[in-house]
Amino acid sequence: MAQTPGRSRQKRRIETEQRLRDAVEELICERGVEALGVNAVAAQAGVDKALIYRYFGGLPGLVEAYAQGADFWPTLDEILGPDRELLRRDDVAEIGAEILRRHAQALRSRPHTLEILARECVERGPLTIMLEEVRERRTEAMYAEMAAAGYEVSPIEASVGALFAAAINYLAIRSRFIKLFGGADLGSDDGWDSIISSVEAVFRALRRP
Amino acid sequence: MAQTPGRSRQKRRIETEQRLRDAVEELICERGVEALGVNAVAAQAGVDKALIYRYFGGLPGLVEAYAQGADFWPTLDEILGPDRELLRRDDVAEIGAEILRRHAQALRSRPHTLEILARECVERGPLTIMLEEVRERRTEAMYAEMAAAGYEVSPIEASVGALFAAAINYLAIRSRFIKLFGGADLGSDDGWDSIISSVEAVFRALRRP
DNA sequence: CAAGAAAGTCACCTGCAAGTGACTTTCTTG
DNA sequence: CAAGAAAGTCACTTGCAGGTGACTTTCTTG
Repeated sequence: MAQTPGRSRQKRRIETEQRLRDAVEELICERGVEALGVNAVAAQAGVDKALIYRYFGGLPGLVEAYAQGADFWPTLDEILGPDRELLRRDDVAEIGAEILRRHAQALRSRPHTLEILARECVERGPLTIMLEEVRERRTEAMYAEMAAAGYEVSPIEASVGALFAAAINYLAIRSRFIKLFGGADLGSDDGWDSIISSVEAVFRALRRP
Repeated sequence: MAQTPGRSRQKRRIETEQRLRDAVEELICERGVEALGVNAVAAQAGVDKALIYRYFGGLPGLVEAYAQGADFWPTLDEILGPDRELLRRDDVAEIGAEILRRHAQALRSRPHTLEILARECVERGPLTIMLEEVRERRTEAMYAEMAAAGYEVSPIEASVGALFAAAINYLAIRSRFIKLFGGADLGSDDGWDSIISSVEAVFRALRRP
């Protein structure tokens, strides 16, 4: 039996393509980006590798197709709340810290993003470029929202915030291999809370005249 | 002609081993850790790959031998000064910032360390383990020196310092692929100075009651 | 100086991932 | 319902990296 009949031809084609795209993410999460290969993806999808060439022109094409549809980066809703409740608080230090807390949380819940973020440290390929683009768009949108809400952020605060974001990216990446960092437990929510409370202390200190 | 005569047998053997070890670092700097392979290293050293197996038992052995001798991490002299001049200043915020500035500078001047630091984000192998160990030892020694010099660092300051160190590691790694980060030019000393001045501002703010 | 050991060379085997062309099966449509 | 096109399968080639055994050359030493 060469195939399972029952659905229309077009339906099956679409399903097969979808299974291949899904296999990409599964493989990234289970075995890392470096395991991505024509053979591995095809096996994961339970499909012949020749179809990768026929449908997507090759692995790069498939990866690109996957990247288009994946949710790599936290949305604004995820960071600011669907109704932007975060932007209605008065304590600016708290807002900054809370944004970073949610950012960390969002990263930790996306193994595939973490994997590609880590990959960014080591190479520049189609996947990492895609991640960069999405991130850039979201960051811009974020600044726009904050400006629209009337918050003024000093240059120092912006710079320090960016530094903390870099630190969080790094720690999230490293948390896959190490448990402790500077006394904080990177494997638990409590550990991350303690990191964020340091961040908040800094924002508070910067606001004092 | 099978070999160049002239030196004693033992000398030649030692030279060949040295050329292989050197080739490891050259390859890391020129083409990255992932280019490390028996064929590539042998070619880089201008030597037959069979010798890697004869002399080191294989690539892992050679890499280990290389790692033992490499200077992966800044020494205390490099960070605190040969005579510990840094520890004699009075402004604690300045000391903290200066330590981080020199740390960044030291990283940026060691392409092989940067390469392996990046690799740490993605895998845990013999090289990355070696880097971890060296770093751990140096960090401990550093704390010991500061304690001996009578500096008291609050938990918040320690935690924030660690966060900034994480940020610097990340930015140093990323500087190989991106030029700009949050308005700072990661390719120039000026860019790094502006980052460090933000760090110093934070340390200062934390010292204010 | 002769013999053996060590340095270095070379050809070859293995295994795996990428890629391709021709085959079979099944759906659609005139 | 017949014919062609599309879905899916399979066997094969290629290329490259790792690894090894046997060879040649040269140094050392009794």
